[in-house]
Amino acid sequence: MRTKDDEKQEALFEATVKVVNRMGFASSSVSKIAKEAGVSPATLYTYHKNKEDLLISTYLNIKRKLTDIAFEGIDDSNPLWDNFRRIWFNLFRFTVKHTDYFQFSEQFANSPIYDQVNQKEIDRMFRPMGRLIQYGIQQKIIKDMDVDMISAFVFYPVIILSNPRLCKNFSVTDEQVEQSFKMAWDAIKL
Amino acid sequence: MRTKDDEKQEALFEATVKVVNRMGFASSSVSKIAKEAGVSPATLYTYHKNKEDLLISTYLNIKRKLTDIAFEGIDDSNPLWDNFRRIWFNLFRFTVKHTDYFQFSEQFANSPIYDQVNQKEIDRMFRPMGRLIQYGIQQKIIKDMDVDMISAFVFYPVIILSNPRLCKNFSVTDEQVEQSFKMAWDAIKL
Amino acid sequence: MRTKDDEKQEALFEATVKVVNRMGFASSSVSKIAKEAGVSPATLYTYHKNKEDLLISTYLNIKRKLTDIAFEGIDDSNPLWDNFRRIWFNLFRFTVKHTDYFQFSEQFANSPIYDQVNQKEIDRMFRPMGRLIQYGIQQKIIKDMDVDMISAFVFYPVIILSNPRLCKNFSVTDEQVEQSFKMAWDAIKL
Amino acid sequence: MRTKDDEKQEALFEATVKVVNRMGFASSSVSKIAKEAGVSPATLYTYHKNKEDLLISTYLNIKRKLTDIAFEGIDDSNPLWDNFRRIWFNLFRFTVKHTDYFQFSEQFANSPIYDQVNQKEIDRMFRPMGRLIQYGIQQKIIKDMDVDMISAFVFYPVIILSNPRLCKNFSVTDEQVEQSFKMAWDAIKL
DNA sequence: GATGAATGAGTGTTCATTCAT
DNA sequence: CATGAATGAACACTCATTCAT
Repeated sequence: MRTKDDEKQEALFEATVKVVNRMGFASSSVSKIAKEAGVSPATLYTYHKNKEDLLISTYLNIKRKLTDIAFEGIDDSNPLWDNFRRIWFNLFRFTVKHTDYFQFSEQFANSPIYDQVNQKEIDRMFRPMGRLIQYGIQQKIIKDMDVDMISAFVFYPVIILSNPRLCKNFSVTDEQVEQSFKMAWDAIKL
Repeated sequence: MRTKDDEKQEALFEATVKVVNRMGFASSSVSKIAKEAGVSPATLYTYHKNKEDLLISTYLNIKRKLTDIAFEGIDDSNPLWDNFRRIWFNLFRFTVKHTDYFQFSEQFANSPIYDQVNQKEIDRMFRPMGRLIQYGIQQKIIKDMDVDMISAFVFYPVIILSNPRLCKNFSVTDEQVEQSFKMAWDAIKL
Repeated sequence: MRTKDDEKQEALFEATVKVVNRMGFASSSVSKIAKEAGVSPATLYTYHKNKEDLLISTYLNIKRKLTDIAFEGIDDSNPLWDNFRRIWFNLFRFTVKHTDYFQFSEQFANSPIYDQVNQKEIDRMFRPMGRLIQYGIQQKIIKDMDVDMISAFVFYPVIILSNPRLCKNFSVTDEQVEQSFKMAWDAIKL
Repeated sequence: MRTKDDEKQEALFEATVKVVNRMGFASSSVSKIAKEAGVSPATLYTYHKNKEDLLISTYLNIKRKLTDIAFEGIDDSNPLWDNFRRIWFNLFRFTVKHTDYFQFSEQFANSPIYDQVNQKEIDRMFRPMGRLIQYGIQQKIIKDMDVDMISAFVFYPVIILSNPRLCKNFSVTDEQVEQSFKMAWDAIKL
């Protein structure tokens, strides 16, 4: 008996991202993705129940990679601002490096399939962020607001800025990035 | 492809938004849209060259409605903050009222078809905003940054917050909206 | 606008019967049926909602043709035996002439799709037979039994005998047919 | 294709019957049957050359079980009627007890694969019945007719009556069964 | 101008079967 | 001997678009 191949699994994830970005959500077909991954369409179905499952898994895979990196180097004994800044730059670096992941994610998150994603799993991944925010609010360092607003004003802009399709003028110079961070911090600081 | 009947034209736009939001970009078909609009698929083709054209037109239609409303009541003799605040609230009210338009727009803008949109036309629609920003920068009221960054930190958050799929917790109370505006202003003010 | 074509509809029925008999229920595909009927598989779907609908319609079509012929020449003023004999011979002639219809029907009726056939419609078609039976029972000419038993002992044998796959030896000579009728009658007469 | 494990072999037969009855011939797949039998699809192929072979074997298996039981208790020294009645009731009891076997058999026998069944083997199984008939004809107890007619008027009705899909009204009470037997006997007796 | 019928090309998915382990 | 992974070929069905009316 042959055994399932982790490389194939990963190839499928990468192929999904690539094809969705190249052709768009609407024109991405299972067979195109399979071809891109170098497997037969039928094989794809031994790794994923159906197309939806493939898309959702790919999305979660990205989120996991993102959160794995986002909270690297965070130390609760550091000042809030330091931790916050570190997370923000971690994210920024990741989104810039993997613009393809986020073009995929945006297309995915705006489609109705997104409703089927297990939100609890997402929430769990971002828990460290939640704790940080709450601590900042308690300490009266940042404004008292809910997590959605933080996302909207701090992290979504990162995604937008690093999307070359949407922000054709924005260039990732140190200066621009520092200014962006300042804007994010100004938005939430008390 | 002659536009004979404006009512049918508008019905097609509305149907497109409705179907895309209900089924997602991937599952939206010309015949479903035609049926939703109450016309034959063949008729649709007398109004639009093809499916792409229909989607792009629908997107531009939304952007036009948006910008028509955004700059209502703006008077260059008012203080910058007043004008800025008015635009922001105009937009907020519009996005909340027409969440369907923006779910469509987001799906559209993240797909490769978006590249075929005539950016100059979009830029022209948002020109008044550009002028306002430039004036604010000149007067040292707001930070010196390009338009992309304004969009990212001021207007995108509006779209995100008013998207019920993404922000399940955000509630549109006066207080929350005021706070959101404050965050937007804090982000850009010098 | 083109109009739906009754000839195509009929061609689809005939093709369905032919293909199912040639390949068997299990190997009959929509595309084979469409090709046999000389239309595109896509066209088939303007005439039938799906494969199931095509099969059920074909079955009902056969039953309708059968019952249209079965009760030809029946006159309530004739003796029961005469009417009964006429119906039996009508059926026999029809089944022998259209063995393909009944090979299809048997495959169909033994598959689970059969459960979805509207039994009331079938019952309605065979109502004249029901009345005849009831009259015969009342007049103490035939045994008192339910319709299922009549079917099983009188009409099913007709189908079996005229199925060349099952009855390789039975030859349709006048003598054999007369003897078969006698057996059917002996089975039910009091 | 070696028969190692008789239990697995029998499990495959039962699984085949079960799956074919549940899903119909058209939707029965090798892997579903394998799963139902609790083995891998690959294993199935060590017991049967291919799908066809599995189906044919299953059919023959049923026929063998049927004929093993049908002629139980037959004694050539008993009167013909006694033997005939005993066989008929043996069959009736078996078909009622194993309706699933006969739903399978009917689907099978009406499909073109049936043509590949070795008829000689079937004939051999039913030889005792043939001898009985011939004796009855010689003795002028039953009508002079070929075996197909006997099958059609005596044994097929049994299958039909005990098929709950086809005979929804027929109830297996002693009285109904006796009457059915009488009909069968009346059909063939001189 | 408006329509529903028509279709080649494509969709997502399952199939019977083989193969490496 | 037994297995689940692998696959080319086929499946039922829908697509965007055209065409005859």
